[in-house]
Amino acid sequence: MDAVHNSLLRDTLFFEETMKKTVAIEKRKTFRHGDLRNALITAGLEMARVGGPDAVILRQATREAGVSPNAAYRHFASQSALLDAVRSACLSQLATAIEDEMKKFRPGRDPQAFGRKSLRAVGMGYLGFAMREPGMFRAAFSVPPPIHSPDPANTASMGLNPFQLLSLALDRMQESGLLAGKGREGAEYLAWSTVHGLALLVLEGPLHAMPPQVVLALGERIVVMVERGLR
Amino acid sequence: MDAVHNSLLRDTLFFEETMKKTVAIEKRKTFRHGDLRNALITAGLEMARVGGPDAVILRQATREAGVSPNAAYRHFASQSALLDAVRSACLSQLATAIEDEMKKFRPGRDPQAFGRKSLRAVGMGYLGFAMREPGMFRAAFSVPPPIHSPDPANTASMGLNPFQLLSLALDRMQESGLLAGKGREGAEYLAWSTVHGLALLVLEGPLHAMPPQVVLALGERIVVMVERGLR
DNA sequence: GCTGTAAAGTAAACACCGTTTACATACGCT
DNA sequence: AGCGTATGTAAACGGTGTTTACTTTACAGC
Repeated sequence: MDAVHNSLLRDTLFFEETMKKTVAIEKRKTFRHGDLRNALITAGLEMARVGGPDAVILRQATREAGVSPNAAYRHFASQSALLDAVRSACLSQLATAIEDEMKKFRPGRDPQAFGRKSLRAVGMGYLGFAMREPGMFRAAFSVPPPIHSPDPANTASMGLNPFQLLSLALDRMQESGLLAGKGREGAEYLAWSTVHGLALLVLEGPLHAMPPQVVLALGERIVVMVERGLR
Repeated sequence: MDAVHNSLLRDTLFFEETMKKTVAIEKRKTFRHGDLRNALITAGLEMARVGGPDAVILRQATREAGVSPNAAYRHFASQSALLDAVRSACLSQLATAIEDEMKKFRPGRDPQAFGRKSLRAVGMGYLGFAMREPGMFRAAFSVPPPIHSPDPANTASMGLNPFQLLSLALDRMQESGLLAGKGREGAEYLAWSTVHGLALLVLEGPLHAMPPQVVLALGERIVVMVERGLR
């Protein structure tokens, strides 16, 4: 668990470093900004990281880009369109976090252990990201995005979004015989609900005072519960 | 399941009826409103019911109460204080919905069946309310309220809030021998996470297009998963 | 190389929102 | 009756998203 935490911490620091480049508002010389759309997304992403979805303010983004407020409307139809782009970026980072956890294990000679480890990796990667980047996590699920869409912006290096990564883990469990056929159908939703619920109860729910280590310990138990309860 | 749906539907209709009385903005004759605080809460509750927590607008509440905007500040320190009161009312309604489900069963001669039915009642009552009153449900959990507090405003006739009702169901499972001692600790959080996660994935997450009947069917499976997975 | 067009910026305004300050009213208590 | 205080109003401030009209620039084609 500590390893999980550390790897995620590394990502966080790296991300903060890359952010600093754009936080500095240098007065531009050219009339055209050159890359305003990306600048707005970057600013919005940082705002989401710090304060969640409600904190991504369109005018603030234009301010940080050194541009007049309405300039944003040349690149986004509305504030919610900007938020869409930001959310997509957040989902992509979540997918990367899950992948990082999954990459720690290879098939090996025990398929059932591999299946269990895969499921655990998805669940704990999900929860770990939620604990490390609460703002981005909340932004990622602030508003309904389509689910089964293979939107490449939402995917990490494997080309899979978080839902598809979960499906992959469940497939491994099924192939190894841990999961019967009828129990496999829709198992994504059951498993996903558990970790998502725990994350939100902690991040913006009544469990907000719970220390992250306790949350992660509960996460371990919840993954086991899912593994046993799915049948 | 149909019975569940119908009973909740009845509540909904009753609630809408009581609302209409206050929706009509009659020009008052007296300088004093007489019951402005409650009028603001009622207006806010209706806004939350229709549009969720973000839709409870302070100025709109004063408008519906036929009063100037700043009059609200004689009764609430801020918009968020008004939202607090509204959220408390939403939690209370949720507790009532859960109780209604629990009251359908009596101890009987099979304690294990009673324990299972109690857990199912809590889970399905929770989910049913979320499906029937999405706005109020989202408002209820929009911002961290304290959890273990026996705030009487959040409780229904039994005097228990949703979390405590869940604890009661789990106690019954433990007493009947369905749940071992070590598995009982913190089981609230594991069980709660599952239904809460499913509700939020559907209400404001990627599963928003899922039909309510499918959600409730998943709910049945998720309760079984919890019952089997807790140990 | 000039020029016309369309893309990408600005300026100013509008309608909202929450909130504050100063002032007005009327209720209830002595 | 009078007075204090609770409860209302009026007007204003800064913030937000958004629209309309105008200006500047980059670039493509003759």
